[in-house]
Amino acid sequence: MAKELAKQYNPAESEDKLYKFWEDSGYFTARRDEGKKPYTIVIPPPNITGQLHMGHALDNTLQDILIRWRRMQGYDALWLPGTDHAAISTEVKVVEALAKEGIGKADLGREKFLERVWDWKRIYGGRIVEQLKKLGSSCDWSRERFTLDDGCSKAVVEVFNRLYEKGLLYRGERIINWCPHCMTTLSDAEVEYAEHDGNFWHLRYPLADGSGYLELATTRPETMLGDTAIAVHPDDDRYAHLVGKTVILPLVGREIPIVADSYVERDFGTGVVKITPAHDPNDFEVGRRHSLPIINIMNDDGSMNAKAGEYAGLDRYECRKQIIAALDQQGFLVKVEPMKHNVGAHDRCHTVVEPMVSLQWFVKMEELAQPAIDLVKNGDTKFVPDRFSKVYYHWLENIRDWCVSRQIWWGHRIPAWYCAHCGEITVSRGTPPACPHCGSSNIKQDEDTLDTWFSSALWPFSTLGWPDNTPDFAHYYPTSTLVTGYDIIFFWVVRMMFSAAEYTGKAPFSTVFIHGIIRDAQGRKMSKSLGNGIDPLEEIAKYGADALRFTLATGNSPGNDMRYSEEKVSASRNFANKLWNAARFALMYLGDETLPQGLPGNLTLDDKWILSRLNALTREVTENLEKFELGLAVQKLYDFLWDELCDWYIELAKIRLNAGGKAKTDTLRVLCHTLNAAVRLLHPFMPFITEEIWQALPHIGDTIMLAPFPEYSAELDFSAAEAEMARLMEAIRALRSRRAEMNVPPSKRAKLYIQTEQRETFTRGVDFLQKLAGVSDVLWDETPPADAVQVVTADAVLFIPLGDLVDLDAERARLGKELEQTQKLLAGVQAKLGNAEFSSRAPAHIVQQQRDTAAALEQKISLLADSLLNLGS
RNA sequence: GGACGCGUAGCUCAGCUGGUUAGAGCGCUCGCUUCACACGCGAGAGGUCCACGGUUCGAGUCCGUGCGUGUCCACCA
Repeated sequence: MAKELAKQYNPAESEDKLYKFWEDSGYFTARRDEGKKPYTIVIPPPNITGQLHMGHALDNTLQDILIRWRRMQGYDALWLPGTDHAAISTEVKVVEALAKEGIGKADLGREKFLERVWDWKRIYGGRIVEQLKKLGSSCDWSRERFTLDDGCSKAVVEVFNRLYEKGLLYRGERIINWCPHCMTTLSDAEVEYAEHDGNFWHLRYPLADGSGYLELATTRPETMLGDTAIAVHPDDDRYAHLVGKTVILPLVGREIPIVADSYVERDFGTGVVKITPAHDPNDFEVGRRHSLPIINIMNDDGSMNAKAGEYAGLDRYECRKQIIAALDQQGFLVKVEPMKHNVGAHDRCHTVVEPMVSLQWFVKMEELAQPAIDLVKNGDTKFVPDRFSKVYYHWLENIRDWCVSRQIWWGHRIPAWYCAHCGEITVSRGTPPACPHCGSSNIKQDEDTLDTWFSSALWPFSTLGWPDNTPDFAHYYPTSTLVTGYDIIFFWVVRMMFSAAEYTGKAPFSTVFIHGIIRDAQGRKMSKSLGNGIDPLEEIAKYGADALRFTLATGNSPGNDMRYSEEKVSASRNFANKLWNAARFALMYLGDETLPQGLPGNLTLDDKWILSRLNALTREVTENLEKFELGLAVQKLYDFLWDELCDWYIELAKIRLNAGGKAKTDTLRVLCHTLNAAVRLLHPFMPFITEEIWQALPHIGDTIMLAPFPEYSAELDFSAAEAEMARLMEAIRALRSRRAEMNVPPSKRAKLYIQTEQRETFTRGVDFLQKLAGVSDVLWDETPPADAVQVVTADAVLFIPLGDLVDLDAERARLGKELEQTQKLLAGVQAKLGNAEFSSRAPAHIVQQQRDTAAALEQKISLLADSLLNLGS
């Protein structure tokens, strides 16, 4: 039965309907078919707080392209979806929501608060999943996971225990990044540095023996309250005599030592540094080397604590002001120098981070890093593009211990218990009934939770069932491709790599396919604060998911950023519409006719040509996909469908389609075959419209999703036909060009006189010339009228008598110019051929190619010269 | 301070391992109510491929230097 298709493709009508059809039919579900090769992708789990943005749209489009392609190729393709609990982000959101009700976190208490977060998750956590569906993502929703679900939690507890047992997890007092707003620790990766205008305050500290002052400079004067030493470089002659002496800390009156440490740069500032071990990572190290006391002067909210004396209770910045004023007043402030310096801020809330000494849990990284480095070095995992391996190595080679404890409630609670009686720590897989060290029942679980990335690090295997050896884990792990942006290599990729190496002994995925970020039309990062973000859902509503996906795939060169502009999406929508109309065209002629299977026995020139082109396209698209060159693949599909199929083949096919009979049926068979294959090639990129078209065309099967991806076939390589068509196309283009140049009305048809040595080809192309080049009759070997327009191609001279439209002088000028240009080209080629070095050193086929070019140019020149001669002068 | 990316038509960008007369989309110009599509058709204009040097028979493509631009890492208080 023929289907009626609307004149314009309407994505809104198709998309939800088709997605439901796919989902209800179970096409997304991986069957765990042991007879098939698995191809697995785990989704980078979006935050439950998230709304789909362009970054997600790109990331998931790329994954869907890969998974749909492999599924069609016959792989047992699994795309495992899920979401991330997003510890801090979610907690902050819920706290904010509660604040609007006038409720504080502490008012509720831990349990009640967590209930509220779960409620929140139930309402909003599924939002992003629904949005992913709008994109067409063919995820296996039956396997959907959540980083805080039972299975993932079990994996987290298991890993925590294993690390602890191996001595790779420890609790200790270290300097950490503290967010005074979120009131929790942060890992190094969560701190963003930005340059700020600040001041360099030069202070002087009096020597205790009253012999003078020592001048130093600082950007954070309030930290002086926690100073426990002054440091100079050991080889600095200016201060050598002072090492071992003491100074009196201004305002505080504490006597602190002057130490020598090579950390100090002699040339920077005055060469003297105040040492505040509790509030600066470098000072902390200096403090350790010199056994200095550590004085923490701040509360968790960034205000000053009791150690700050009279400044206690002040916010850190207010304290800074007052300290400066007091120092100035008492003569300790020497000068203020404006200075730009980098300030670290929390990447979520942008609050300036405070380095602080704190008792936290850390993962010891040194031992874990090397196996992860090796996995890439030995090729188990490769980055696409490769340059990102360098970034990866650099990070791992310089990695510091990972602070994993967080002072928030939403997350995996640390499975460690402290005994009030004996003080021992117990790390356990389940809640211990009593302290295993002393038997006391007075034990209490750690209040803290784990960094959200601790669970994400296990994602590729925890979601498949690890630590249990489930059938899914056995079959689908290790996964195949991880698709992600370069911005989270450190957060996530690195951590999955060392985790997988440690616990599964394997690389978690064989390829990390890295993409860039989507910027706005001006090249700026899309961000909430700039308000320049574009909502993918709005774009989908306007242009369709296929158009958006096509746009994102087209502009994408691996690892590079991409500018987004609505014009591009509109161009993609136009392409979808073009394809739609090509299908409509075929269906219009097909009517109720049932075509015989396969291709007709005798193929015409244009048939062979389009089939050969399709065959080449199939090979190239597959190769591009294998190399993750999705942008190239999609560009080729575009060119084939629009230029070759629509602009040429369909136009030519009209001749035979309108002739009716067997010619019509045969042509339809080729056209439908080509369209069918082309939409299958395009399906991974534009899933909806291709399904719609495939269903309407003659097809075998229930869904294009499971139809075979086309394969290259040597029998469909018709290079001779391609060469012949190229000649005819050149002639047609040249004729059209000439007519347009002379403003010949398209309705005016003209006779065509042909002089050529390729008579066979041009005989086969008579219909084409008539159809596409405004030719009425073709005359061979006849003398054209003297006033005919002449069109010269590499193979032929074509004459079109156009009567009074022809201006002989203009014709002579034009031909003369063309002759000149052709001679110039020939000169270039001949120079190359004349070079003995070239003919002896260049590969034979390149030399031959140049010879062929020269021959063709020579022929054209002689034809042009003859034409000019005929025109007289 | 270190690492990396980018610099190709007015704009946005392709151009894989060096080898046709350097391409596309948008924009621009001219023509077209051609029986799939005006979200269209046909024809055009428009480029010293950032600069200089090198390797090579041959460089947009490889190497070096410089300029411009962007990102990441480090963090001298």
